[in-house]
Amino acid sequence: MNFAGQRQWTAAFSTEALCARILDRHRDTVRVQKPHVAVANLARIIEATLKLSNKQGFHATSLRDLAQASGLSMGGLYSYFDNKRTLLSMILGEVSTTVSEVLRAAPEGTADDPLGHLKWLIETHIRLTEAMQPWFVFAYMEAKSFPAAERRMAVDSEAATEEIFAAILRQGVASGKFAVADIELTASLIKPLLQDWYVKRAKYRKRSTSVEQYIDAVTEIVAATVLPRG
Amino acid sequence: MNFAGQRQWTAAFSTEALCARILDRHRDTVRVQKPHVAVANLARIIEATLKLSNKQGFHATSLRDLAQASGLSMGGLYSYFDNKRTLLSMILGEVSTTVSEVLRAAPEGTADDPLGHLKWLIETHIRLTEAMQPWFVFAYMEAKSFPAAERRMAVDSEAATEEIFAAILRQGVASGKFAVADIELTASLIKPLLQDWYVKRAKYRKRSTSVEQYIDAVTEIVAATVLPRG
DNA sequence: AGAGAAAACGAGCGCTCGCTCGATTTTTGA
DNA sequence: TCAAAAATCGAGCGAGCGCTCGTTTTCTCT
Repeated sequence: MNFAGQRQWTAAFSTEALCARILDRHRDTVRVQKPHVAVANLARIIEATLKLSNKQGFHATSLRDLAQASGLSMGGLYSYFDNKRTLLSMILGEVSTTVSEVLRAAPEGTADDPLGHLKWLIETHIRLTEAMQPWFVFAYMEAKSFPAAERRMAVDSEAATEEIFAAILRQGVASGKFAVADIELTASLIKPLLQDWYVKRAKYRKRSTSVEQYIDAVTEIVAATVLPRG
Repeated sequence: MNFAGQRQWTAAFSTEALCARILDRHRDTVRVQKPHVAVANLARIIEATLKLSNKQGFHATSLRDLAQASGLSMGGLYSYFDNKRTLLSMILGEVSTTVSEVLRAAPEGTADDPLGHLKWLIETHIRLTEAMQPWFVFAYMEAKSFPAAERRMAVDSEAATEEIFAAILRQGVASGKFAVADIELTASLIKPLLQDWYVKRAKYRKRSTSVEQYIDAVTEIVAATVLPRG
């Protein structure tokens, strides 16, 4: 992933691109045949869902609201999902598969450079959540009210991310480059630092904090924590 | 605040004690006259509200659920609030006044000891959220769907807490005891470290992480971040 | 051009929601 | 002791929910 060439990112994580992947995964429940029609309408539906749900919550967003905001009719919506809960897992599923795909694609040469790998992970995670901000806000905010299956999916996804961090910390400690007392607990505490960027996004926007500033600040905190003092 | 004598804390932040303060602040909307009856029933109502809302969300919790869980009737509930939204602001109001009261009561001698003050703040904040865990989970989770007035209240409360941290960082930097590049951003990032304890409480319980371990880990991260490297 | 398929439509169904209010029970005080 | 006051009750209201399905519109292909 090259952060200088941001055009690739915005294209790869556009609503259209993400909805094309959702369509692939839900071909059986989407009753509209022609892919370009299906993707276009799915994009409108999901854009409306994210917009409304992030304001008032998914549960409080009615299908009538959704129909109006997406420009489809009540019945039209039901050509794209069989019930409201399915719409929810479409979005959640896309978030969790994307995050695990992206975070596992570390560049070469990080194998014996734990600090470099750690910095790459922090930057990539924050840039990804920036590119897919409404999606991450949605997944984070609605996670508590997910039905059991989707809830487990969210918890597992979070645990997987945490384990990626824990593995790097373990490797750094083993090679003597890091000094960390409680690896699991430290790995746990990195996550909320990354999440704050999209969870409290309004605050940072108001203060005009840039992504770069935010990445630097988190990187500095993590580095100060894991590097041996002296 | 003495953490060794935890009996004082559990008494001061019991549901009954908190509901007595809520009653004071909402005497005009509670139609039941006798205080001991009003406090007892308010406690049952709010305990039920916290329990059900933290499982399924406040919006998804119906007043019929609430009536059954609290042992009152539908009509009975409405002797204690005039509408569902009022019930919400009762809880939110109690959380935000309590947190600001407690955090401002730093022990003497912290004026010229920024690191000591910082550590006290971290420990006190985490202990408070531990004592009032369901209340904080509720306030955090439901904040997004608050009506405008309550939402502003929540944002202001968060900003106030952050400013307390920022002030200490500023003082520490001024006296040369701390080295912090971006004071406001660093103060912002301390908050999510404290919040993770109650937001992801299930995770830490599963790993049997103790409050003390958690306090130590956060304290260590913050200290490593603000102290000059040397 | 026009028939058959695909897509979109939206009024209406059963249901549950927040909330009310007259009836009923419990408490109070002379 | 017993009537007035306080507290509680729960069936019932209109509104809005998720979802369906007979109908209409739009597209496709010869």
